[in-house]
Amino acid sequence: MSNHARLRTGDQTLVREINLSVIMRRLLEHTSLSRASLAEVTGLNKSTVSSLVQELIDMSFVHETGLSFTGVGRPSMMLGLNPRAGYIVSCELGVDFISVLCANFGGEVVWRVKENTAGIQGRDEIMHHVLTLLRQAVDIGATRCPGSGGLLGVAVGVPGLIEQATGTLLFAPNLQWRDVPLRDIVSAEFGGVPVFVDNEANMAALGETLFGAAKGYNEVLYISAGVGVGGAVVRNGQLVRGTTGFASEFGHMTIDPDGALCNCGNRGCWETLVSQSAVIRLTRQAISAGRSSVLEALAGGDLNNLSIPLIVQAAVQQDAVALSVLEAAGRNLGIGIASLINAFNPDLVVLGGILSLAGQWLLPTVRAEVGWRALRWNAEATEILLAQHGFDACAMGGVATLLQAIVLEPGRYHPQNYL
Amino acid sequence: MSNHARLRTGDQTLVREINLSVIMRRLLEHTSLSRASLAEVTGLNKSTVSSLVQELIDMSFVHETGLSFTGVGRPSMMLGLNPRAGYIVSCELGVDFISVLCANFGGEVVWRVKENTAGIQGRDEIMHHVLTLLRQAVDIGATRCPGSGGLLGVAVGVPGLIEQATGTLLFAPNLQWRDVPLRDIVSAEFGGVPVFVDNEANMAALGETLFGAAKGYNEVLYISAGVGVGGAVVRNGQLVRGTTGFASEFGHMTIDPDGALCNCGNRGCWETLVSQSAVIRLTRQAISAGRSSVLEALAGGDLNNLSIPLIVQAAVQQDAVALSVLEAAGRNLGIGIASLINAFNPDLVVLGGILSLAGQWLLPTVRAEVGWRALRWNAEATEILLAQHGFDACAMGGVATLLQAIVLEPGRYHPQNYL
DNA sequence: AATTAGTTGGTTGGCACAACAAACAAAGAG
DNA sequence: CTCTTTGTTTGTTGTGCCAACCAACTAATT
Repeated sequence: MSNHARLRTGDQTLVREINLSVIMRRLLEHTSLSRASLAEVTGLNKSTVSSLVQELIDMSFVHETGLSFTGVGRPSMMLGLNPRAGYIVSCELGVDFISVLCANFGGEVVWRVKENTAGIQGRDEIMHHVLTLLRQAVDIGATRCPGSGGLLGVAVGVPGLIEQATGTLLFAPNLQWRDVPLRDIVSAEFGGVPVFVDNEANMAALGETLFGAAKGYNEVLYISAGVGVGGAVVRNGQLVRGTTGFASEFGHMTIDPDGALCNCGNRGCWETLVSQSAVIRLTRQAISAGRSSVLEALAGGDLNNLSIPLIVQAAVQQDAVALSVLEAAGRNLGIGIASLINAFNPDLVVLGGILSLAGQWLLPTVRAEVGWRALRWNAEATEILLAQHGFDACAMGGVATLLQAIVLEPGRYHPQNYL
Repeated sequence: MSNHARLRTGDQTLVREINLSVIMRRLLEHTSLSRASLAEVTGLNKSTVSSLVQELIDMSFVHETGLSFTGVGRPSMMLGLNPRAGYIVSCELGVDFISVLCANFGGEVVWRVKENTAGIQGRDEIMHHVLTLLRQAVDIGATRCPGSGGLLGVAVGVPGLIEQATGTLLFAPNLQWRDVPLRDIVSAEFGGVPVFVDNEANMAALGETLFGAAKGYNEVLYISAGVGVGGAVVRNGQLVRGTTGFASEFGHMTIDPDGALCNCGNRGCWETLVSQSAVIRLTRQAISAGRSSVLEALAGGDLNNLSIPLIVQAAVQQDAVALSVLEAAGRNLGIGIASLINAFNPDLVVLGGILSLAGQWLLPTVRAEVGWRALRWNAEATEILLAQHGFDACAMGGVATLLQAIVLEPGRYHPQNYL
C-alpha cells in the first residue's frame, strides 16, 4: 500500500507466469498428476493446462512419467517435476566447517562433502576452499545428473546478516567477516549462474518447509538453538525478512532484563539461556558444585570436552544432572517460544539446531511452559515439532531455496549452460 | 507455497483488478495525477490508463478535478479520488464507551459522537446502542455526503479476538463477551452492506499507516499501551494476522519470567510493567512510600483519582515522582520494543494508546534502551515515533480499513444503495 | 513549430468454451 | 474366445473474448 517502489502491473505475461507457477506448485505438492486432474485442481481450463504443461516440458522442468490406468476411460499421462531438469549445488559456510552438496531437481542428494576448517585462517583462504568445493560439486553434478539442464543455481548459507538486494554478507560475528559480496563472487566463478545467499536459519527453515517437518503449514516459526539462537519465519512458503532483511533475530530477545551480559551488548538475551554454550555452562557449574554425574566419565574427566551429544548420552542413562539441565533449558526455551507464539500466532514451531538432539527431553517441558504462558487461543493453534533435517538442514535449505525460486518463476530460471 | 487452499490462477479479470488497484493506489498516494503521469508512474500504456480511469470514473471512485497548465503542451486533466464517491461509518466499541464517526471517501470526518456506556449493562443493551448510533451516523452521512454512492461500508473495532473469516468476536476479556457474530449483526441491520470487524489495535495501526505517522513505511510495528498493551504489524500496507488471526499480542510477551502474575495466567507479561494501570500502580506505590509529589494535590488527595493525564501534568511541572515513574515505564517499554525490533526488523515503531500522551518523556528513554539492547543493524533501520491519532485512532482506522479494501479491489465495492 | 495530453483503430497474446479425436474398460453378440 | 458396441475419460483443436500494447492521430497549449 505505502510501498513507493514501482507496483507491478498486470498483463498477459503476468498471467502466464502465475499459471505456470501454479502448475509447478501443484506438481511439487502432489508429485504426480495428469493434465486433467491439474485442470480440476487449479480451476484452469483443460486446454490452458495443456498449453502450460507443454511450455514447462519444453523448459524440461516437467516430464511425462507414464500412463496411469485407473478405472474406465482413456488412461491419463502422468506428469511430474523432472528430476533430470538439472542440478543444484548448495553450501553451508559454517564457523568451523564447509558443507557442500549437490542435488538433482527432484531434491535428491547425489553427492555431499563436509570439510573441517578449524585449522584454516583468513577469509580469502576459506573462500578459496569454498569455491574449490563448489567447483568439485558442479563437476560431479555434471556427470551424475546428465541429460538436459546442467547447473540450475548455487545456494550459500552463512551465519550472518545478508543484504538480500546485493547478496552481500554484511556481518558475520562468529566468522568475524564483514562486507563480503558473496553472491557476486560465486556467480562470477560459475559464469553468471543464479546464486542465492541467505542466513543459515532462513535457509534451514525453508528446507523444513519444503522437505521436512513444516510441510503443509502456513505460518512457521523456526528456531535453531546451537552456537547462538537463530530464527526464521516462513509465511505461506515465503520467508519473512523485515525491511532490511534482519528479522527473526530471536536469540537476542530480552528474557531477563538484568540477566547475563550477551556478546551483543544487551543483557539477558534468550541465547544466554538456551544456546549450546549456555547448556554446557550450566552442566559444568552443576558438576563443579559437587553434583555427581556420569558426564565426568563420559567427558574423560575433562569438563572442557562437554558437548550436547554427551549430555544427551547422559540423559539416556537417566543422569540427574543432565536431566535437570535439559529441563531448565526446556523451560527457558518455552518462555521464549510462548512470547513468540503470542507475537506471530504460527501454526507450527519447529525446533532445530544441535539442541534438537535433546528434543525428546526438551519438548515436553517446552510444551508445558508454552501451555501456561502463551495465550490459550494462540497456544491451541500451534504445534511444536522437532526439525527433521539435522546437520544438513542449512544445505538442504539451499536446495529448497533454489527449488522454490524455480517453482515460483519457472520462466526466469530456464536451464541454460552457464559453464 | 504450502498453502493447500486453491491457489488463485491468473486470467484477464485478475489483470484488470490488479491494474485498477494500481491506479487507485497511486491516486491515494499522490492525491492528484493526470492520465499521462499515471501512465508514466505505473508503466502502463496511455490508452490502458485511459480505459482504467474511465472505469473508475464510472464507478464514481475517481473524478476529474480540473485542468493543470504546467509549461508548454496541452494542459492535463487532473484526476483524484472522489470524496463524494460515498461515505463510510466506523465505530469503536470500547470497554466503557462507544465512538462512532462518519467520513466521506476522502477520509474527511463529517460527523462524530462518543457515548459513555459505563452505566449500561449487558451485551444486548450495548449492542442496541451501537446499532442506534450506527443508524444515526448512516442517516447523517446520507444528508451530509450527497451525490453518488451512498453508504460504502461499516467498520467496527473491538478490544478482543476476531475470527476474520466470519467477523465473529470470539473473546473480549474486558467486555466479557464471547462468540458474538458482529459482522452478521451489523450487515443484516444495513441491508447487506460490507462490514469489517477487527481488533482495535489492528484498526488503529492501519489508520496510522494510511493517515498518520506510518504513512510511507513498509514494515510498521504498532504498540498501543492503555488498559492493556495491544499490538499490530502492518507489512506493505497489509495487516499481519498469523494463522488464526491472533498475532501481535505483544502485551503478553514474557519480560520477567518470575514477575508479577498477569490476568492471562502467565507471569511477568510486558503489560504488567507498561500498561496504564502498571504506571498508576507504580506512582501510587512511590507516593505511599513517602515520596512527596504534586500528584497528591492534583488527585485531590485521593490516589484513586490518579490517571495518565494527571501524571503527565505532574511531569510538566517537573515532579520527581512522575518523572521517575515515566522513566521506569520508558525503560520497560524499551526492553520490549528492542526484542520486537530484533524479531520483526521494522522500519518504524509507532507508540499509541493513552500512554503516548506521555510520549515526550517516554520516547528518549525508549530510544536509549532500544539503542543498546537491540542489535545495531536492526536498531539503525528503525525509527520510533508517536501515533498521530489519539482518541479516534481506532475509529479512523476503521475508515482506513474500508478505504484500503476499496482501493485494493475497487470492482468489488461498487457503490450501490444497500439501504 | 514544438511540445505535451489524451483518443482511436488495429494487433498481440493470454484464457475460456465447446466440439472433437483418441484411448481405453466393460458388456454383450456371435 | 473373439469381435463389436457402448460409455467414459483424456487431451487437443478451433473460435471468440478480453485486456494490454502500439502507432498514428487529434487537441490544446507555449
